[in-house]
Amino acid sequence: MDWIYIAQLRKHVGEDVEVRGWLRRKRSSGKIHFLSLRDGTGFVQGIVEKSSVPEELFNIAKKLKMESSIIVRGTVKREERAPGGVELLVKDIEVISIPNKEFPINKPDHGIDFLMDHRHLWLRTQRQFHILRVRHEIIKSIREFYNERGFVLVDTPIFTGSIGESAGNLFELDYFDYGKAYLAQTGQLYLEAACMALGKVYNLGPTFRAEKSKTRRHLIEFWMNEAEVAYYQHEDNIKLQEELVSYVVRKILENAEDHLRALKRDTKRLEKIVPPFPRITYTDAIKLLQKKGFSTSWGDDIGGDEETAIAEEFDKPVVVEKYPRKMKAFYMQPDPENPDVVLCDDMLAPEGYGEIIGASERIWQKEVLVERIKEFGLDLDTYDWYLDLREFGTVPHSGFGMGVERVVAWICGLEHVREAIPFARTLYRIHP
RNA sequence: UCCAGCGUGGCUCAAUCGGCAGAGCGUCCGGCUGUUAACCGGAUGGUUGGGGGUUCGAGUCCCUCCGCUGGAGCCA
Repeated sequence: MDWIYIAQLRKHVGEDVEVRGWLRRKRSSGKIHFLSLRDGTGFVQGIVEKSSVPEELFNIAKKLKMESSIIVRGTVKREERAPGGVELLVKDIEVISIPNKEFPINKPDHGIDFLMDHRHLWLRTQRQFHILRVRHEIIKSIREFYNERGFVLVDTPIFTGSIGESAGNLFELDYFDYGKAYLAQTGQLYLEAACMALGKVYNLGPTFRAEKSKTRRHLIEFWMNEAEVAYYQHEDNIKLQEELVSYVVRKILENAEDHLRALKRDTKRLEKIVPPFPRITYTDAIKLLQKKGFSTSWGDDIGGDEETAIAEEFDKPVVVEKYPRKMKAFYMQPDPENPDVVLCDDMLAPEGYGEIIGASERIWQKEVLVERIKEFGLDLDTYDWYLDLREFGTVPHSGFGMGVERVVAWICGLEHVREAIPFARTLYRIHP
């Protein structure tokens, strides 16, 4: 008898198969047991009828508890009433293990503190299964997007020196007797180096921010995809971002629509995500906010509520570009038409999911960069290799970073990014 | 770090003005041949987050500590 994964059962109607998995729930009548089974690929119901199986098998089924690990053998039967279209008429159950304790997650309305404490078991529930499958598809499609376009994967280091956007938010650790090392909060500077060697490059990996942020959009450890392209300027950069985001959404609709439906995501809203995306300058965004009753003025940050207010004007992600120079990082290229703003953009996801991309054209002239480093009060010496990139064969280049969990949260319609990653590191929570 | 809220059986919550600590779910036992958060009957289950105080009497009021949640700042 062949071992078949539940996701493939529809191709085996009428056959006797073996399913290796777990019992996620059991409902019983006096003479029939309904075994809700999962095996990591999907869910199926096993039927054990007293009148058609040996008494011993019926009694084994009776003793099974939630999250018993079992190998079930039986006949695949088409069944219109079943959610997946098929059921398993059980002929044999091989018990691997029956827990002694009751499974703690046994109803739909546990509190978030309890669930996070039991994340290692929470992962087994249907909702988390669907979310993590979508996350997998999203990451897969991000890689596909770049690979199809001739980008080269460049893995940037996680241990770094102190350079980056802002040294205050870095996790610090001892690097033997060498001094301090820091966990990367971006791989951008390394990608800038790599794009001068390989043209079009990207990375995808974990980043760390030592910010005491406690909101639905923040994790301490989160995954970021960054891209950097030599000779790309502001417009090329925005176009690449639009293509990436719409590609990912399209691929998820193609490959993971079942999961989105199971998560009760309104996929109609995702079907609208095709380029071009609406654009607004920072300056116009401030005017829009003022018209909507915010007291924000030019030079102020655009906070969470303001982001949501801007995003709700559009049914696609909106590109907010050309922020004031003083608000943004030192390496961003000033706009030749208005040196008070820089050639950067943030992409805000619809439905209040906030910033999913931060991007800019980078300063490529050495003198300008040196000037900006000084202006920001940064230590020129720590930027020695970064300045080298402007010494040897410097060219205009641009790039961006996309927060994977925020994209997952948006596409899945989650209320909080902590469900968008297998084991979330949030403020003060590192176990399990 | 700051602001706000919450902490009561395994879980989610209730408890009137300060006056006998309760319900639903889970679990266990019994019943039921089509259940999808099954249903019906019964049983089990408590140092009300810790410490201190006020009071004849505190889950409830006060102080303090701890934990959690959301938000601000900052960011993807």
